[in-house]
Amino acid sequence: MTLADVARLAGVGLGTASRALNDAPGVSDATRRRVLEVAAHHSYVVSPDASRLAGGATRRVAVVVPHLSRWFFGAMVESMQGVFFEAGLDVLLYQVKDGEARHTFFAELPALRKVDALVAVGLDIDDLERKRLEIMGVHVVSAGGQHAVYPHVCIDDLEAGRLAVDHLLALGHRAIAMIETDDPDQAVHPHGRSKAFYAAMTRHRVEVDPRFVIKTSWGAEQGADASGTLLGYTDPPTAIYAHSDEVAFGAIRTIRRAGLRVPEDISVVGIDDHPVASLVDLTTVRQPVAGQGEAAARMVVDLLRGEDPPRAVTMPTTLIVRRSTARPRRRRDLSR
Amino acid sequence: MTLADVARLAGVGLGTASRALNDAPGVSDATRRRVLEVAAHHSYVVSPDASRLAGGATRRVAVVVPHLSRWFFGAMVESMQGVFFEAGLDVLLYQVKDGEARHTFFAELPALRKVDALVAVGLDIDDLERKRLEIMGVHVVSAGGQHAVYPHVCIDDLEAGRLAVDHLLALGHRAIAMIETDDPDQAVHPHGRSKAFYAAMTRHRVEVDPRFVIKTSWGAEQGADASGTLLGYTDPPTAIYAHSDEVAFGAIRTIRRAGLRVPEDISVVGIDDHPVASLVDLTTVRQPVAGQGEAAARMVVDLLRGEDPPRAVTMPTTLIVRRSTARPRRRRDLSR
DNA sequence: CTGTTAGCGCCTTCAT
DNA sequence: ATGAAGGCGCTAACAG
Repeated sequence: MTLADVARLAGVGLGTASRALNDAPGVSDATRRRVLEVAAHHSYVVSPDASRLAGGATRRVAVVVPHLSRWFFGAMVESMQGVFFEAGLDVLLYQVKDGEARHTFFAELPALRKVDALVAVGLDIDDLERKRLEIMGVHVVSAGGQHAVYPHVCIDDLEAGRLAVDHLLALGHRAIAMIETDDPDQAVHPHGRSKAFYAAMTRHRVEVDPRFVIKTSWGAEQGADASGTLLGYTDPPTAIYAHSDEVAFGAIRTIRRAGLRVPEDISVVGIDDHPVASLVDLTTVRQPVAGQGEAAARMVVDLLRGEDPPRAVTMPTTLIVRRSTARPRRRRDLSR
Repeated sequence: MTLADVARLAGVGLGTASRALNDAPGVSDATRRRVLEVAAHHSYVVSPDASRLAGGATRRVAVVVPHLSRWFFGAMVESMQGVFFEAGLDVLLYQVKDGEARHTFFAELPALRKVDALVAVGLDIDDLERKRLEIMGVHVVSAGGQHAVYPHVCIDDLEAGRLAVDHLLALGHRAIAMIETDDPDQAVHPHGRSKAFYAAMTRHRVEVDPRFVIKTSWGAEQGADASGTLLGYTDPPTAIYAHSDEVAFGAIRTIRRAGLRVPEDISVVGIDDHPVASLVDLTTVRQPVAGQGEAAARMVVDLLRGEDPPRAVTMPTTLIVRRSTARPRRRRDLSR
């Protein structure tokens, strides 16, 4: 079944049929209806390939993610998919899970000539990669990461971190540890979350104990290990600030396994508001994940329509206080 | 940059260039090398659209999922993506999150003419939908669900359930509750996990208390609510068998909030081995998620190559004993 | 408002 | 082993 068939069956010419199917102007309502009816009746859909070849757009957008099994990315992609689907855009999924995949992706540009736009989810793009991307000649939007050069939607990591650390400080904690996540050559580095820590501590005139800052790669197990180190000190921190909820989950497990209680002995705060956070009563800073995905997808849709959307959208974050944080019991500052 | 350009630059004809790029026979090694070199040098890739139009395959496969923000589905898609990418196949992602989306999908078949194959992840496909799918005329494979008509890869739910319930029974539990998940009109219904419960109980000659079987939709909150009901009884169960880890997480929270302990007061077992399971020390039945995804993707690749892969693959499940299960303290059977 | 005509970039016979 | 020619299904100009 081709356009020609539909045109014949509807008793119109090729051009008219094409226009009718494409919502293009210049077709009477009656004619359009008839064409659409025939098409629907035969489950006909325009061949995107031929359409594209003849000068149209691909009606496809590439979504590039470092992970999919992590909640953040899955939720992001899920929300984008919805917007794209409504707009009649297909999504071509690409995963760049590690440095090698990343290299391959930018070297070979598998999405070349296959899409009208590309959205990078939680990915830092360096100058070299940007250069490569340019030869694709398509719109690029970043979601969950900031890029001076590309339109993007993200949260303010500085603000998110501030909310978390200020909360701890307000509760009276002074011996606060930070578990930084720093995925080498991978996803976006939320440096802001680290900066926020130092800034907040400084603002409250609390000195940062360098032993209390542990850098690790992302993951619950990593969080567990890191807090193991923290608990090993003769004077462990009274609170832990983790860059992400998953890391915080790991920290909580370690604390509990050590026979200590959260928050009585140690408070823990994360960032994200992962669905499991409410289940383990984790205090955290919520970021609107679906919201970011939708906003990014809308940006793409607008761009494709020729409108020009805001170049940057920053979504708000909120402190969600649950039961993993409380006033410190052992006021460490009293013993000084 | 088109094939013609590459051909010219390489000093060969169109046909030769095409054959060289497609690994087709009938080109001398030297010539092929030269063409490939020129192509690489100019970041040229064959236009899939034109290629397809000229009679080739789309080199695209549709992946249809009900969710992406749930770990199971994200992990599944992630693993499939890897296999497809290696095989040079692009993934077109479709989400059918609810009944309406599902209806739309099968009514409009947005993937029509866009892919060479379709893999349904965790989706039941009824006869009507199958009929619709037929008009796509492509290979269909099911992952994480059983389908008499389609090649599929899945686990044995009966076995998984048996492992979980037998574990509880072996520990001495008799007052065992089951939280069934039954997502209406949505993903695959793991009826086997329910059947396994009744079968195991019967095998051990334990009568099932109908109040102890609660049907709910999937989700941690639902699991929390369900166990709330369970705890409300004057004689609550000593163990809970949940159809999935997320549900079990909810159950654990409710139990803890009620001031009871896991496993001392109530044991909890789930199914899946969600990454968080190890963090909350949940005993569960592990299913190889990535393994299923890879197997399903390989099936598709084989099918596309004209080989015919096994029509059904069942992956093994394993009981992972952690600290959410223990012998019952209050031996309820003693009080009888 | 509608029918007609050129390609779009490529693969696939056919010759050579 | 290679070059030339036709056509895949469609859209974007054109005419009418």
